[in-house]
This record gives sequence, structure tokens and C-alpha cells, in this order.
Amino acid sequence: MKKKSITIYDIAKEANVSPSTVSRVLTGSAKVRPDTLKKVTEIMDKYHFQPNALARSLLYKQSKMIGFVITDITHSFYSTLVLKSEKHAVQQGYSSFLCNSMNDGEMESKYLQTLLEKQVDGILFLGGRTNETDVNPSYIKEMEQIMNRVPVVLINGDMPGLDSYVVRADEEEGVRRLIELIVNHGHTKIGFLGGVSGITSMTDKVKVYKETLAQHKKEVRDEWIIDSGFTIESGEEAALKLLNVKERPSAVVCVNDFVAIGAINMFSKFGLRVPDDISVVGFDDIPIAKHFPPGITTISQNYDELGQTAVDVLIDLIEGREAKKETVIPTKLMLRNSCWKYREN
Amino acid sequence: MKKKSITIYDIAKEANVSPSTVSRVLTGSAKVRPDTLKKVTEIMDKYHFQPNALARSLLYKQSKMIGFVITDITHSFYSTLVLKSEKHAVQQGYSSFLCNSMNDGEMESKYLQTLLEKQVDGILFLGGRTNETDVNPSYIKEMEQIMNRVPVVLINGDMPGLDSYVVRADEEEGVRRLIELIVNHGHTKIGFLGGVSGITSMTDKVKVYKETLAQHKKEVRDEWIIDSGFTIESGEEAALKLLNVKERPSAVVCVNDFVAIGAINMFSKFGLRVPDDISVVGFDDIPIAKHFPPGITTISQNYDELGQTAVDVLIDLIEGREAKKETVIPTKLMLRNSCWKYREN
DNA sequence: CCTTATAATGAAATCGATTTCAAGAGAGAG
DNA sequence: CTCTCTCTTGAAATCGATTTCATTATAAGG
Repeated sequence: MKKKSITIYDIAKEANVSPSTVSRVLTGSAKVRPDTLKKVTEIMDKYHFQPNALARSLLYKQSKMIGFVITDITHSFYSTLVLKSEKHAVQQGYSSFLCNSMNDGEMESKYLQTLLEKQVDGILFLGGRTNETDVNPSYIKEMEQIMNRVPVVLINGDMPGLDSYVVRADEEEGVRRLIELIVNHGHTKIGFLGGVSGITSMTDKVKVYKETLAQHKKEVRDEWIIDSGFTIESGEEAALKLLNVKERPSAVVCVNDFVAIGAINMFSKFGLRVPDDISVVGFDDIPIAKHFPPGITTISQNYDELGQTAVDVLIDLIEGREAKKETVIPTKLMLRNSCWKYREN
Repeated sequence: MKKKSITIYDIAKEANVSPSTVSRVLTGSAKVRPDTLKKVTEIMDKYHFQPNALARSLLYKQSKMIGFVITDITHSFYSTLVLKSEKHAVQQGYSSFLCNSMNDGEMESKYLQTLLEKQVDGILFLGGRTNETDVNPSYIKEMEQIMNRVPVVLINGDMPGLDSYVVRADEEEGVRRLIELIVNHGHTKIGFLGGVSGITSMTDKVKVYKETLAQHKKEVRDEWIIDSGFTIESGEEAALKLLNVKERPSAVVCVNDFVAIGAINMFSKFGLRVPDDISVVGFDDIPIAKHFPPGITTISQNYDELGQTAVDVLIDLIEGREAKKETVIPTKLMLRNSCWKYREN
């Protein structure tokens, strides 16, 4: 298909000037005589000339492109984050490569290699890199090698064993707020649903969950902590397991809103109404959380600020400025109707 | 930050060979002596050498990059489509630029310009280009000019006045199936909610809606057709308006699942239960549709095939092969619980 | 052992834009 | 009218990888 595109040489020839002059018109790096300027500009317009960014990047050694590595763009959480980050990146003059790793480590390696070959100026990981230290122990070396080439920033993730730049929501504070809300509503038996043991975004939350319960002298029981996954289906599964526990909690904290949705659905399948019979809270405030009956009380992650800050940090690093190793973004409690006062039943 | 990266010249020097030889090792375009091969390969490994794709693209006049232009990545419909398309593109060796136009025509123009400058080999529009013929009548010229430079393929969209390659779901068939389902359930008064008059994805659906109703000798009333938008909020808004109509339909077709969700919520706010008091069907089968109580009956768009076909068509065009101007992908009726038999009330 | 045929390698041009350095054109002053 | 200084412009090198063409090194055959 290779349609020949117009180059500055074509413009130069038609305008009877040198390519240098055309370049000067393009960049404004030096003065050109008004009539020359006019002539060149007209010819550029005539052909809808657009400079070849690849050639420019080759010379400048910077591509103005950054890579987004995401596990799954269809998760509202990530897509919202991508939207905000990408928007901010464009405003700073950077284009974004999209890489959906789908939690496949090998895939991810391939993506990263391509990103480097395409000379991206930096890489943004949303949700940390797929954690597969067990499966592929060389991933630390791989990442070190990558971080040695281009700046890397993580949003809401971690890479164990690596000294990386991180921008993350204050999940601890979020969990604490949720627990305190539930406790203040008079609940004493509080469960935790979802997540996968070993994955940071769950274990960190569970840790704070236990600590906060302890602070408030509430019971912590391992059978009330049910890991299952991060999807709606795993929420259903976790809820089902909880229903089989003898002394059932009257409120549950879910690792994210998807799990909360699954749990609510499963509870109502068994005739338990939310929040009348059991309170459920989520995490992330994905767009549907507000609209899913009865309206899910959850923690908003402040996507705008997360995305913007991460991009800012990345660009600071790209352009050789200093940046904070870790930035923590405060969260917001979204009060809705899925959590309500404890009632004896 | 411009960390100097290793080039074939560095490799060549250390291996005491010419850059040509290193290039031959890289591409396998010609034989090199086994010992030379070994030496060069070792040095490349030692430095984790990765060839500069920009330099290569400059020479080959193809970048192996394609642009994705989307209105809003946070809409499940688009994110699913992006996921599938991008995945297929990667398998074919193409990387993807992400462009979220957010329905902003000016933004979109800027994106398109950047894509061209970055020398993408082709552009995929998800959902057609923001239709703003009224606002910016020059957009046809702009698009013509773009299509003259690189191949363009639309998924589920149209660009009035332009002769473009399109891959789309068979929306007509989808609407027809929904209407027939509703009619077979005994409903006689059937409304249509959501969309914006003038935007193809609504007007086309409304057209088929009317035709099919007529075929089945059912009444068509303009006050049962309520445009409002494509979001959950607009679904609520449309439902509210419908509630104020004297003779209310007993079933409604919504322009998409978001509108259906909004409508269901608004109906239940007014004590109307779905499907007992009113039936609601959606369109798109976004992931939440299955889980949103009572489970939304809807039309699945076959994202996998849509995305794959579109990417295939685009790559065919890029690589100079022939392609069909229009490909229609069949849809699938997803029977769930939001549509049920008509009951007198 | 020498000649010829083949295999392996190197030099140089290319892709498109930018920039440094040098040269040319024009203007102003003496 | 001529000299000098400034303002524009052009030539050539550069970025990194590839490829054609030419050359050298090796192997085979007499």
C-alpha cells in the first residue's frame, strides 16, 4: 500500500529552496525571509504536508511515545485509569501505545520488547506487572534491564524486589474508612470477600482489615475471609461459601466492586436482601457501582489524580527531572445504600 | 533521560565486523559464517541489543503501527472491542496507538494528525467518527485526505458522504429479533428508549423498530420513542419521560444496555418491576448485562469476530490486498430475564 | 600449486528531518 | 563606489538499520 508521502525534499524542490530552509519553516528554528516563508508555507498547505515523526525521533532520540501496560482494558477500573492517563499524556504531547497483557506473562514480555524496539520514552504499568515470580523467576532481571533503558512508573501496583516509581491510591485508608463505617453502623461480625492470596491488592487490604477490626475490638475469624478472585463470578462464589459458614457476618467488605456485585446477586438469590439483611461494601467506585441496586457504598480511587500524577512522574523522569519514588493519592468514601445499620434477625 | 542505547555499530565494532554483517545476523537476510554468527550473537545478547524499529520503519516506509480512534474507552462496548481488536493486531505484528476522542471533534483532528505524523500504517475507527458535519463541515475533506494517505476501516459506524470500509454488526437483524421476541410474548405496545436523533446507531435501529412493528401490525406511536442519549443517566431520563405518557407501553427496546440499566432503575424507583410490570431489552451485551438484575435480555455483537474481521480488513488494505467494502457480522440474541410475557395490570 | 568459482564480508547509499558551518546576498556606512 | 557587517540560505553530516554492489577470502578442481 506504501503510498509515497510528501517529504521536505519535495517541498524544497517545488519551492526552489533547500530542505534546510523548509525545515526552518517547519520548526521556526531560524528566520526565513517573509516571501520565502510564504512560498514554502503555501506549498506545504497545498500538499497537506506532514513531517515524518519517525525521522525526527530517530535524530532526537526521543519518540514522544509512551507504553501503557494493562492487564485487562475491559475492567472499568483500568479503562477509567487509561482514559485519564492517556488524556493527560496527550496534553503533554505524548502518544500512547496500548498493551493488554491479559495476565499472560509471556505476552507481557513480548509487549515490553516491542515497546523498547519502538523506542518508547517511558512505560506506565497499570496495576503492576503480572506477578509471576514463581513461574518465571527471571522477570526481575528482565524488568531491571527494562528500567535501565527507559523510565517506568507503576499505578497501584508493586514489583517485589524492584526499586520502582509508584503512584498509588491510599488503599489502607480506604479499607479503614469502610470498616469504621460498618462498625459505626453497629455490626460486629464483618467478613472479607474476594481477591487472591498472594496478590498485593488483596493481602494489603486484608492486613488493614484485620488491624482495624482489632483496634475496634471486633472479632477476626479466618472463615470470614474468603479469597476467590476479582471478578463478578468470584464474588458469587465467595458469597456462596460465606453462606455455608455457621455464624454468618452481618456485613462484608469486598476486594472490589465486581466482587461486591457478585456477592449482592448471590445473597439475593438466597433471599438475603442488601442492605436489610446483610451489608456489602465494595472498592474502586467503578461507574456501575452507583447504579447497581441498591447503590454500592465504596471507595473512589480518584482516577483523575492517579492518572495525571503517574503521567507527570513519568514525564518528569523522561525529561530528566527528579521525581518522588512513591506518591500516595487519598481516596474518597462514596456513601450509598448497600451498607446500613445492623439489625438483629 | 536519553540513555544512549546500543546500535548495530556498537555491536559491529566489538565484533570486528561491519554493520552490514550485524544486520545480516539480525534479519537472516543472507548467510554469515557460523563463527561470525556466534560471535555477533553473543555480543548482542551480552548487551541485550534491540534493533531500533524507528530506523527500520523509516527505511521500509511502514511502521507496523495502527491507530485506534475511540470515542470513550470506558464504555464497556468499546473497551471489549478494543481488547479483541488489539489482541488480533498484535498477533499480526502490529502495535496499537490509543486515541480517546471523547466525542470532541477538534481533539479527534489533532489525534488524526499525530497518527499520520507518527506514520501509522492504518487507522481503525471504533464507532465511526464523531458526527459533527453541522459543526465542522470540513471534516469530510479532512477524512478524504486521511483516507488518501492510509487505509481506514470503521467498526459499527459510518461516515456520511465518504466511501469507507466498514465492518459492522447486523444491528437490523438484532432489533428485529428483539421486537419479535417481545411480540411473541404478547406485548402490543412497545416503546423505544435512548439514542440521539441524527446519530446513525439510533436512527437505523428506530427505522427497523418501526418496520418490524408495522409488519406485525403493531401500533407505532411517536410518543413511545424517546431519545435522550446513550448513558445510564439518559436511560433514567427516558424512562421518566415514558412514565408520563398516558398509555404506557408494556415493553421497551433500549438503544443499548446502559440505557436499559437506567430505565430498569427508574422503573423500579416508581414501583414498576422488570419484567413483571414492564419488559426491557437492551443491546450490545456488555459484561454487566448478564449480572444486572434481573439479567438483561439483549443482543450480543460478537466482539471477537467484529474486532478480528476489522483488523484483518485493515491489514489486507495495508499490505495491498483486496478487501470487501462492507462486512456484516451476525448478532446473537441473549435470552435473560428482563423480558417476559405480557400481563394485564 | 595455481586457477576459477563460490561464499562471506565491507563500503556506501538510502529513508526524512534537523543542525552546524560556511558561503552568498544585501544593506548601510564611510 | 567600495568595504564591512548582518541576514538568509545551502551543503553536508547525523540518527540506526538495511541493501546493493563490489571486493576479498575461501574452497574446489585441474
